[in-house]
Amino acid sequence: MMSSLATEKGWRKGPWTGEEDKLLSEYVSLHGEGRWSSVAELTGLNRSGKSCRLRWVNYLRPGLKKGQLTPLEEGIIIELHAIWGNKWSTIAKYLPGRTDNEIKNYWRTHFGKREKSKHKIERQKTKVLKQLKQKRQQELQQPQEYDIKSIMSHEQTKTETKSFETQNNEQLQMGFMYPTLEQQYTVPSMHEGFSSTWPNTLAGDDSWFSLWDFDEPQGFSAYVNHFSKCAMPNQATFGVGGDSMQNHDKTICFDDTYGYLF
DNA sequence: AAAGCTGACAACCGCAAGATC
DNA sequence: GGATCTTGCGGTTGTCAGCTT
Repeated sequence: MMSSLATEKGWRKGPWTGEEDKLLSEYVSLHGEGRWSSVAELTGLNRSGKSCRLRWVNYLRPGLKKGQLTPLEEGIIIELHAIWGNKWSTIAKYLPGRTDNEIKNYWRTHFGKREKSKHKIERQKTKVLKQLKQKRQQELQQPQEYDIKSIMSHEQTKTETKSFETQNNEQLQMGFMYPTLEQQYTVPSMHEGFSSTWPNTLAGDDSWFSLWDFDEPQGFSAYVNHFSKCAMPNQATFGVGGDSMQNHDKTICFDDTYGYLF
């Protein structure tokens, strides 16, 4: 097994060097992700496959965001943790560029310490969510941040959204329905578990953001894009499911009462 | 200035599930 | 069908920089 092998081989441990990173990156660019156990053999790296995988996933993989989590991301983590608990990898799927390890570390640092009282933790969560709400209010007071094209696009889609809301009011009360018939997946936990606080502030640097994943039993994907240019801070265009993104643009509204209305 | 504390982050470990032989 | 291997996940620990006393 791996552990006994590791002992036999005497794998190197501890911080990775630049040279090791380079070797690993070269391996992945040549062979792709996976087959981690053969990395040592093919590159000369004295690291276990497990260690290589971890280094790649958490540090070297392209597209990873570095630096502090944004208030938006913090809000998402709080909301998703309320639903899934310590399912870090699941939560990470909804935070593009962030790893489960990063999220786990964040949670542990801010909320996970046993010595922290429940009251303190709740206060901290409230603080994060409050910051999000304040940000939204600031954005509402600065409509000039949003370009006219987007406002027009918003007006165009407003009617569509409204009619959908009326037609599907019953379903919306139960959960979140996908706009097309064949894809009307209900996400029961979303309505109940998500406060609508965090998406209201999605006007940051993110050009897109995946909300829910269709492949997941818990929900579906709504690839929300153009956040920085959406007509109102609480609304954005979105496409659905992978490559069909461009073909299914709709407007998603983040509503204080119902959550997300399509 | 030095010691202690804390937060952030990287990395390791054990375990479990799935894949392969 | 069972043994072995590989991969992924969550928990935990180690390290270091910045802050406080």
